[in-house]
Amino acid sequence: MKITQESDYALRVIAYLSKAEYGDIIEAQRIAETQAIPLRFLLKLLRKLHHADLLKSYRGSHGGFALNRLPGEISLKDVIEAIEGPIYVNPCLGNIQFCNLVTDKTECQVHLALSQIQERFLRDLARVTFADLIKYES
Amino acid sequence: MKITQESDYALRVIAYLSKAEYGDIIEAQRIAETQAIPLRFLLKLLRKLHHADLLKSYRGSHGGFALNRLPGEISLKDVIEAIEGPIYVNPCLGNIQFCNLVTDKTECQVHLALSQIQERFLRDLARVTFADLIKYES
DNA sequence: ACCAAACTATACCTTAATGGTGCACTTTGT
DNA sequence: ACAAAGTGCACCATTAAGGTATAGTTTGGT
Repeated sequence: MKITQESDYALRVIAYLSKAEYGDIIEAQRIAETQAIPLRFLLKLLRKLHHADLLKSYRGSHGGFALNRLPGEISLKDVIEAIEGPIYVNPCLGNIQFCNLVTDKTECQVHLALSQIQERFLRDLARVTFADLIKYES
Repeated sequence: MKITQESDYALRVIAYLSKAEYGDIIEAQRIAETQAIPLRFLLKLLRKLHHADLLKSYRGSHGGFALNRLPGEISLKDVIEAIEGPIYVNPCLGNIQFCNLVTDKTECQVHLALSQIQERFLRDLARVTFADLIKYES
């Protein structure tokens, strides 16, 4: 019941980029060094964020990455889901086929209780943006 | 970002026992069959619930398991934590040593934001008991 | 006293997910 | 043309999760 280390990295990457001037292009090398993330692993992670349209990527020399939206337009949920895919507290919440209930799967009480809690959790994650996150920093 | 299948099994086991008469002793075999859980795996899981004082266990012939508290006194959180240990959305919330932040770990904004969301999530999980869960069942 | 039916404990195995690397390739500025 | 960036895919190593095996203990019934 926790986010992966890769997601944690990703959150810090976006936080880091959020502190730069909007539009600034920063190369992976520099992110890797300041955030202490293995470069190759970081590149893969950055690609996921790019595919999720959270980042712009620039190839060739003087290439790098920049935010594709303002920090206030990117939530914790956006980043975690870009890395891990949709968040489901219980597998059966994604696909009822995974429900372990033997009998009538449409009336699974475990399923129902967890789904309500999950909804609130996702709303909370979606409500916090990187503008919120960085506004207390020096 | 999801609970394990073992936790899911455990929730269904407690839900199942909650529907029995309070004090009834039910053998693992029967739980395994009705809930479609491999017996050996179930026994291990039941022991965890026993060690967490959620269940009473009876050995010898006519042995089995029974709830050690009323359904209303057992929450989703109790069960999940009995199986998985304390829930931390981000590893660094359990032990700051795991914080990936390079510089001042006491001022990690990712950490702070997630910890507030986690608190609410845990409160939600702790608020739902198995009395709530089973009251809509036939 | 003995046996069978239950749980206990620990160790082990198998598979999948996670974290991380390597290599060949493409793009772009100078 | 070439070096400095990112791309894409394949691969490897470690860990965690799900599940199984084996030997032992407790208890009720004969």
